Amino acid sequence: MEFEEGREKFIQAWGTLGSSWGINRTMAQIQALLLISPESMTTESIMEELNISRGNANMSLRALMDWGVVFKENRPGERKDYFYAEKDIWKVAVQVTRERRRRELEPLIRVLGQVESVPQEDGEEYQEFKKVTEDISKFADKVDGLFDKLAKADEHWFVGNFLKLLR
Amino acid sequence: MEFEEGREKFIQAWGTLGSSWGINRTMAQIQALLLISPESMTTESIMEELNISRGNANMSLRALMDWGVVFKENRPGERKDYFYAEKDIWKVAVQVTRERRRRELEPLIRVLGQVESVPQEDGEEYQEFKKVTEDISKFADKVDGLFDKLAKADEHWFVGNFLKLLR
DNA sequence: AGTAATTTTCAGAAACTTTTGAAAGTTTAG
DNA sequence: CTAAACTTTCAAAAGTTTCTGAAAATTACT
Repeated sequence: MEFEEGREKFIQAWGTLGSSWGINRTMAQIQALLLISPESMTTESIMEELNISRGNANMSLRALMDWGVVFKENRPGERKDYFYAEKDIWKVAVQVTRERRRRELEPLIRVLGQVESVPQEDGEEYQEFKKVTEDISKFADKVDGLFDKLAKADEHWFVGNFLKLLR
Repeated sequence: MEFEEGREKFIQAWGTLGSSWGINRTMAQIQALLLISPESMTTESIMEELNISRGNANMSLRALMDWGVVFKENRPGERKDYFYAEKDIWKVAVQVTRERRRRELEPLIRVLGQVESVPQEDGEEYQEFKKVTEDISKFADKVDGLFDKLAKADEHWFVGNFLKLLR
């Protein structure tokens, strides 16, 4: 496989992964492009490289910055914005996980909290509802706590000790 | 909050969570409904409860069975199929994670493997590409291995010891 | 075999998401 | 202040996913 081909395959594959992770295809492709670019890039060059419109490039870049995985750089004496990606893949994973928790897990935990106030009632229907929502509540809290700890642990600890401990 | 209201809120919230987890809204709602139902349910009653078409119900139930989180039960002397959900939330999480790995992580790992064969070249572009794809490859393999171990660990071990170890 | 109950399929409709590109807005330098 | 450089917005178009409902297929009973 040639370099150019590999490059494109990687951008493509990352784009596909992204769309199943709450980051849409263009966003993920821009991220992939910035990940493998040794220099930060302008909106123009990103548009050109990926054949996307100015509007799309702008919107996706802002969303990526919002996710905290891409940053803007200002070069003194230059008007253009330059963009670069977080390249420490552990940090990217932590950041994406953090955002997903905020966007997805938290709303569920909120609803489960509200649901606790359902007054006691007789009947199997109620019993089962109570049991399942409580189980999920406990589990969600645990996962939530785990995210916190993981975000604080550093990669070395994670990949080294954790895997050993699980053996 | 009334029982009925809580019930609906829960189904709603689970549906929303589902759509960000690769399980679409209807699928997740059906799963929620089955989770809190003390008895297994027929296609008919699911359709009625959620106001969805027969086609949708049938398709979503099959997809849920495909994910391994909902099962079919055959009652002797009855023609209808009855459906019930896996209620152990730890098992559900393991199962969903396993499927997502298969559908999402594996294709990326495959591409990264192919990309390794890109012949060496001079230039920063190549260096950066190599470095990043190798980093991601290593990370993906580790996450992949972690999934395996997690699937084998049981919930008690997980919530008890693991959280303690992370302190 | 015939019939009724039930499940599956699938083409088109509806809903939702993403992308475009042109226009409006903002910033900076002279 | 003006103009050029650059960024942002937004309405409409394109693309994608999900859902419907009726027809076809399957099953199982008499």
